[in-house]
Amino acid sequence: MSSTITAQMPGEPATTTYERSCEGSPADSNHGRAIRDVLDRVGDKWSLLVVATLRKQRLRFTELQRHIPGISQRMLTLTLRQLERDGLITRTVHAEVPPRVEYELTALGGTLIELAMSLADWAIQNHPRIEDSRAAYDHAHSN
Amino acid sequence: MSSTITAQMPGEPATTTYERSCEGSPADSNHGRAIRDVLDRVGDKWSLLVVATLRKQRLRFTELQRHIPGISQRMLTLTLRQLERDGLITRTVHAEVPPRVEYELTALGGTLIELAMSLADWAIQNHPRIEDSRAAYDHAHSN
DNA sequence: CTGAATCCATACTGATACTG
DNA sequence: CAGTATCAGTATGGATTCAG
Repeated sequence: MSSTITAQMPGEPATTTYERSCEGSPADSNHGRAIRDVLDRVGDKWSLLVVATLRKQRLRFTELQRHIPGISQRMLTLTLRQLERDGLITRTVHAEVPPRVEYELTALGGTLIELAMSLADWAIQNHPRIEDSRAAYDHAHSN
Repeated sequence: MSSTITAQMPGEPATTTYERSCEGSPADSNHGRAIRDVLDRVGDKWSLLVVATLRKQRLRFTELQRHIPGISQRMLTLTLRQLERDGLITRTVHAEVPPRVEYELTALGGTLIELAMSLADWAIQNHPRIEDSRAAYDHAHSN
């Protein structure tokens, strides 16, 4: 059952939220939803970065913030909650004072970051080509 | 030079647009920028879907629109322009009347979609786990 | 047929201030 | 320390209309 994004993928058009299932054969269920869900998580501004940062080490809130320059407290919190909800990281609160909260990658999160790494490799290797292409395009359309 | 998203990735914080380079060692250049660029393209709502649709076939504008239910004329146009600019697809206009424009994947686009496919596979295989995790999380936090 | 231009609703993100 | 709450700017996507 090796993938097939092709054309049945649309999360949803009219309804702003992706709810209705794509009416393919009853068996193929809604792969589009699955893909969209993962993309929404991977594609946002900080999730992948947080997961990558947690790849090797278990870290607490403030440590994460230091490791990820530019992230706001708010966005770090929101991102962590999402990742936790999706089962990609775990959040453990130690009953101390002052409070200590540590975040750690789950096994699921671990498999995802491996994939993401290969995407990162692709990005790094091919970015020059993309940059060149953009320059050429912009030049041709500058008029 | 196998990747390392870790912590130096931030596109940019304060400046709304990702312009300033991350001042790492002069050699490692801005991998963060590369990764962010690719993610911005891959993560948006339609790009990956368009690329996937073009994977096997060369298609014209209207055909693409039919293959991708829910996409608006505007978003199809914008998405195609971006992909063309990045060198992931080519756009060829046939001097006929009525006009015929065909879009085709480039070699670069071809390598990207292969990666995207494995991500899609991951999404399909692990989505049940994510769904379960979400249900559990929502249940635990419903109060 | 293949778009470009305009307008509008919403979603995402960041800055800031406050709390157990 | 580790958040929450509120507010505001920007970006994104869709609907509609017009054009070569």
